[in-house]
Amino acid sequence: MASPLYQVVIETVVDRIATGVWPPGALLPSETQLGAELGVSQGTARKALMALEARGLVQRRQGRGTVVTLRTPDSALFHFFRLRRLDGSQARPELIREAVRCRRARRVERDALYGAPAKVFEIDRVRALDGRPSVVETSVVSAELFPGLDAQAPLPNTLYVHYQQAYRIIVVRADEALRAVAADANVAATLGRDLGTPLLAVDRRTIDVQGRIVEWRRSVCATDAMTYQIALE
Amino acid sequence: MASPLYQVVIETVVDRIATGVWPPGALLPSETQLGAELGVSQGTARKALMALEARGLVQRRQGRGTVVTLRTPDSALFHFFRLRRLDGSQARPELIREAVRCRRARRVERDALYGAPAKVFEIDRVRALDGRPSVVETSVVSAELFPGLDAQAPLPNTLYVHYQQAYRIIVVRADEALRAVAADANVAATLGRDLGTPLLAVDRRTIDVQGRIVEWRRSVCATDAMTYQIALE
DNA sequence: GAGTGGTCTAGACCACTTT
DNA sequence: AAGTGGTCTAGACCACTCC
Repeated sequence: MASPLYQVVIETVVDRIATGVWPPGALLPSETQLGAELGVSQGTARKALMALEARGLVQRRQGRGTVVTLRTPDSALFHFFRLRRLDGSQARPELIREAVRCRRARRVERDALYGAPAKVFEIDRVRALDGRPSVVETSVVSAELFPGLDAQAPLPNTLYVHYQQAYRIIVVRADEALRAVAADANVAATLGRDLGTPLLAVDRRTIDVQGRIVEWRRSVCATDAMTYQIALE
Repeated sequence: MASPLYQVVIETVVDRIATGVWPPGALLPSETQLGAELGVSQGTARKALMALEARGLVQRRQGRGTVVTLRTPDSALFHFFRLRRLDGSQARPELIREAVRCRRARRVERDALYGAPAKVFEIDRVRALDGRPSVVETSVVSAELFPGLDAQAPLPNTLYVHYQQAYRIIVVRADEALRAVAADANVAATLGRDLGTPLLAVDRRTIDVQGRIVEWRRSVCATDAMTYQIALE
């Protein structure tokens, strides 16, 4: 046997989700129906669906059925935005400035982004926590993958919801590298901090359901009133 | 039904691992034997064991059996030490200084640590990457939970392996909060950086298989040659 | 009431490891 | 050769959701 049947089922379902046959929010066929269609037993279809639920791609509820995960502002925040206030409550810094422009891709961007795009959109945003500017965020995406993105301003608070709704690009993962950096003159002015203030820099590569790097993002956060929280297990 | 049978099996196995009936490295009974002993089918025992494998508490191999996960320096590093060099390779900063002392617990430590200990051990360590001091690390553990820890210096590079071997405390999880801070005079001197250099501060609560907070740790890392890498998914 | 996923069982065969 | 986990099937009953 080349690969287990449930693997084949998983790949089939992922493919259908990725190509929009079953868009986010869609109700999948039942275990029995899916198994019958693909020529496997209900138990094997079940195993595949449970694996997909573990990966966060679908959600299952007894009596209701299996639904393709719909990225909402809340779920996107919960999964991909790990900043918390010092008391542990979810921080939801509001957008206070935004600029989108199209430009030629830099070398590193071409190398990192899917499709090695010649042109990219750069989205520059500033966020404030409780009225105080606290995050400077630069996102870079392929202009080929996101046609017309610059014409859609103002963009919603959470970009990943927009990627899904407007471009059928389903973000499932982000790889991040964190460092501490000193505020340069530009950032210090934007955030209203002193020059040289320690800031948390987060370099992110955003990966969609097909495994493509669809976004490169750099966030610089003031951590005087927030921390970046994660669980290792 | 109060709780599913496989849940009961999971709890039974976790309990036996936690109490040392099956210590790390031990070979568990086969699915069939375990099911027979606990009065469930082989399939139900299997489901429990697979869940435990997903949690990282056991490892299964075809033909070999199911083994309680043994924390090795490598696995501990991989799971709980996320620093990488800028090129992405695993950084393994070597220990260059260590001090262990016993003292009264501070208020926050009593509140956070399991058992609200009156006395704690504080382990202060300095690590160097490629010969250059880069991490200052302070671990605090209950003196009741880790009797005689101060007499065991020098401690091994990875504390979690020692917790497991000497105290049967099995670390399975760590909750972390990250911030950027400025180097104070003390740390700056220790790490050979300028005063005010941005450093990555990691506050960690270490949790064992029984869900107890067994360690409170604060690491301060120079991120000029390392980054802290994680995946969100 | 019909349909869904959630739990549980029993049995079959295969691939792998160890002796 | 014996024993293990890995895959797959078929069928049963329960709990939940929706009409």
